[in-house]
Amino acid sequence: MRLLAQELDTGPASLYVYVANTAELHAAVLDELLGEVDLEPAEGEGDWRDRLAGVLTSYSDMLFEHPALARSALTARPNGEHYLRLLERLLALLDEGGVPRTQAAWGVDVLLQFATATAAEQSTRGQAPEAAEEWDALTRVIHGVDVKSHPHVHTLAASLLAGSPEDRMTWCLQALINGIAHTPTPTPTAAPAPTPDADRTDS
Amino acid sequence: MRLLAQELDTGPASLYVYVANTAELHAAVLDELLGEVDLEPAEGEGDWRDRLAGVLTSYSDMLFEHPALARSALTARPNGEHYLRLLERLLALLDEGGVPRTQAAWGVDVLLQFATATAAEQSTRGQAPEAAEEWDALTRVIHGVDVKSHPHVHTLAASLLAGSPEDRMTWCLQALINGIAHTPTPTPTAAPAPTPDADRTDS
DNA sequence: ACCTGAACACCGTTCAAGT
DNA sequence: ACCTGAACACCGTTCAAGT
Repeated sequence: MRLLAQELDTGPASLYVYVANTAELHAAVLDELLGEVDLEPAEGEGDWRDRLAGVLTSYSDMLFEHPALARSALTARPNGEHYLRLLERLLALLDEGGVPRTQAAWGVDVLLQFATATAAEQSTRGQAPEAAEEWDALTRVIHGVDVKSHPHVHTLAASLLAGSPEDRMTWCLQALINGIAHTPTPTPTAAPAPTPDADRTDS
Repeated sequence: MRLLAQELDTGPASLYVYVANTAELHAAVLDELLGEVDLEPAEGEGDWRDRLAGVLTSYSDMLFEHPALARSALTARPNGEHYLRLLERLLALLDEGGVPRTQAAWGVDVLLQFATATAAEQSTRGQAPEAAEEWDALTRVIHGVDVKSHPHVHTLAASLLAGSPEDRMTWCLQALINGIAHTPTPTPTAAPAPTPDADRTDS
């Protein structure tokens, strides 16, 4: 607030004529930046999954460049014009993939939450200089874990720490999309355990 | 810091003898609270998926009661004793379900990230009094969206807003687990597109 | 009616000075 | 050597007073 006011050559109080608080300001700026998200990413010829992943990557790249905003995007859900455009595009891609409607509706939330959380996580780490040191500490702890008490952690030590952020991001998005596409939402009526994939429209 | 110092009847400066900064303090408190997570949730007779979901729900419930901590847990990854215990338990459950090792190793991160992000999101909303008002605004926007420009959002309006936080949480966890179990990690060697499910040990 | 200087009530962190 | 009072450099938000 104070920084923005300074940029605008005025006192911070003046901003409160236009926004109620910091959360509202963040939401407005976020929606503005949402306009920069690439809804038709380069690999236009790819699978609908790849294009979906591309849109979400573009979204998270945008947040990555604005760490403070990424953090507040997790709590302050926007509802502006550009947000709706993004939502529409994500739903259209899921529909193109034949993902059942109710699963797509709940799925977009997880997809956006994942992209947002990842951006918040990594961009904050990128900011702090002690990030590398912290990662070193985790590496040592994981590799030095006792075999008897933590057999799985010990065995998987290398895998747990493996992969570039990009590779992990790509895999996570695929896993997320697959999970959304293959997990039926509960039926509104209190019916007993529904047949898996009962309401899928496509496979 | 100041609040804690007050609780301890001293000045904030004294805390810096024991911790380097707020992030380190949060990490220490978080690991302590991780000790409260129920690793053998009630439904001990359920599917491995249900037990996995149970552990993660217990984790997110704990964070839900400590909103400030939930927010910092997203960035400050702990590496203490209780964190390792939790990691070990999650890996054991995934192994029990026959999830391939490399997928399990990357999967635990997403699972914990999802639970953390959800807790941070909802507990912050629970704190702020304007949360309900904000949700009302989103509801109006979604229901009032133009059919021509946003056909999918319009059609799915009800579904987008449907479901209790608990139902959504449960479904999301299932989707996540399914996705992790069915999405092969990239092979380290630069091989061409691997056969789907190539390295699954179970189905 | 619209805007804002100055103040209020907070933060985390540092460091010189004490014991 | 260990601890801490006081200060530094910030925040977001409010409101009485100005134009």
